Amino acid sequence: MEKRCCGMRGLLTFLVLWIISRAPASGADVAREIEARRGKSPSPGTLYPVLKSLKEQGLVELKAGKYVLTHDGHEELTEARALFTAIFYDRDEICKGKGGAKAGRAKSA
Amino acid sequence: MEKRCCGMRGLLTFLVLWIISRAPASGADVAREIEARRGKSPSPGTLYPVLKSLKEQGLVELKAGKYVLTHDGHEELTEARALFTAIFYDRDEICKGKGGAKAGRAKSA
DNA sequence: TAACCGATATCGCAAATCCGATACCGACGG
DNA sequence: CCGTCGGTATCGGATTTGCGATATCGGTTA
Repeated sequence: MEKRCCGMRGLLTFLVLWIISRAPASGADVAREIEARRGKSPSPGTLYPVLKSLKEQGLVELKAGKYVLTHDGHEELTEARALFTAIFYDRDEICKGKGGAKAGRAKSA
Repeated sequence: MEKRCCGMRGLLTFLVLWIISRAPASGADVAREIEARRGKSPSPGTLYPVLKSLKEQGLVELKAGKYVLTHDGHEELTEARALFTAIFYDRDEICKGKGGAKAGRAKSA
């Protein structure tokens, strides 16, 4: 039962939005991308509800069998990235990179 | 209401571990750090159970009223960082939007 | 001593997150 | 025509996550 202390749970939606923003992708494409990054593919029962939710929120759109970000989707992603950056402004240390980066102040909407 | 699509949920434990690794901190210290990063402080009912769980897993230890990482804690953090990095290997793009994706300013959503 | 205050800690509850199983559909081969 | 296969999608349930309210404890002040 390995109670993983930091399973990175709750980032799936963010990750999906991020992946789609990089290139139009079908559900299966997204699944493959996630598997490549995280090591294992999410269940259909996990991925598709996320996609559906995103679509219902008007954040993504289905075009020619591929999901693409809408205007609102880009905005949402921008805000999410701001929060992400605010929380991990010292991400350089987290990733063992060299220091020196400074984070801008993030405002909350 | 406002079903935040990417609330960064599930990162609290990781964040707590990360904060403690940077400097010994009391529960209140951790709460203040999180508030500074995320904008709002977690409830006591959220933070202390996390601290307790971490302690029970032998990841952190209470020393002179301050929590500090144990050996296992450092190891766990190292693994978590590895996963974090693997998932967001293109974090530079996430944080800076390199490639000219400097979409307009944030709007009041 | 009593009242107060911040920090610490626990309890039950609501919501989110994720997964396994299952079903549907179009394309393909036997 | 029928079985198979990959992609899409839904349902129900189990686990995790976070919060509000509450209780305790040590130190300070009146």
